[in-house]
Amino acid sequence: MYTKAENNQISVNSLIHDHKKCVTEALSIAERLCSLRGVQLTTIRYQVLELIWSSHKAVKAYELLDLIKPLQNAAKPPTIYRALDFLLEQGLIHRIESLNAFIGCNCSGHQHELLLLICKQCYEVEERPALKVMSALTEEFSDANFVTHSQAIEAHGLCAKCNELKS
Amino acid sequence: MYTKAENNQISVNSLIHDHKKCVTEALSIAERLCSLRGVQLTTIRYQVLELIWSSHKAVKAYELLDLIKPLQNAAKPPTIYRALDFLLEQGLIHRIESLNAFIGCNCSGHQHELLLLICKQCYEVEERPALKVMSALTEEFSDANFVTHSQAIEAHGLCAKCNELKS
DNA sequence: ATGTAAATGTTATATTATAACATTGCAAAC
DNA sequence: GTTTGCAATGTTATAATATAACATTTACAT
Repeated sequence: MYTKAENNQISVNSLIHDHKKCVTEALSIAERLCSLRGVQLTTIRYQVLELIWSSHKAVKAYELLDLIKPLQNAAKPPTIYRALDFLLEQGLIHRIESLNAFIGCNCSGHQHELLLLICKQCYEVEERPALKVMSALTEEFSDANFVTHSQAIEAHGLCAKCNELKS
Repeated sequence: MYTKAENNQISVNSLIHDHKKCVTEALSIAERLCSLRGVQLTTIRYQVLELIWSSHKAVKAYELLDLIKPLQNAAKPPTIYRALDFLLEQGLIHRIESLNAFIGCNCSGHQHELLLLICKQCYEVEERPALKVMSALTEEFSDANFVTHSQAIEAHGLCAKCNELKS
């Protein structure tokens, strides 16, 4: 039986993938990447990243603040926002604009042009390369003389699981 | 010569289109649509819509509050947010999630699947049908078993004019 | 060991958004 | 034509999100 805390972390995705491995990989990639880049993945930054990866649901800054307080007594809003800024800069997380929330990014070191499928029911976010969408976007940008760099695109709806449960 | 106030309204787009006509049309479409739907485009709601249409730049809620105060002395945050909620529900405006701001929507009565090109320098927003992008998205959603309704997609970059000025 | 820049601590406050309840105004039913 | 009900607005208060500004500590290059 799960403890309450563990149970809270159970996500739709965690039922169909090895989430521990998922987190371990993400964290070790982050460490490697930061080391390569000569930037510091400090304890606080690591802990915030770990907390974000504890599920595939988008997490809010003040939720992270509550979660990190047991680990970092002095934590205050700037503690979290600074760590988030760093992680965003390094491409280790995404900011979900429409939720004011954050998720881990799988794409480190790869392309960052991703489609984010955001479930408006469970707040899980799925990253998809969506190559056709991205190439159509590139073409459209060019037609519009709009200049942009790789970026994530957000789409909102119901994920497969939530949609099944509904019916 | 432009007065200062008028000059502030001058946008990149306004240099190449008849903005007055643009606004008049948007407002009359809004009136027609609301009347057809049996919903009330009240004075406050109309004024907010008009203020939003005063440029093609995304406008923030508290900016609108300042702008409407001369017209509505009693205006307070809920005054604006309620009008915005109404206009969003009726599809008369878009909310730009990444800016916490709003722009008029041209698509009333037509499809609402649009690509929004958001200039991060001047905050102008261009709506484009971007049919190829939308059909690629539909396909991707279907592959992912993701269920979604028509929605706007946001992209960030530099508009043609800002990009020219830069170089 | 020491100077420097980056990171973190700390206080305060800005910005964005909504809850909750009171009042007004308008229109349908009587 | 009044009553009644509901939508809209007024009003107060506060919640939620985010950053500014300055002090202190830490890491580490010299």
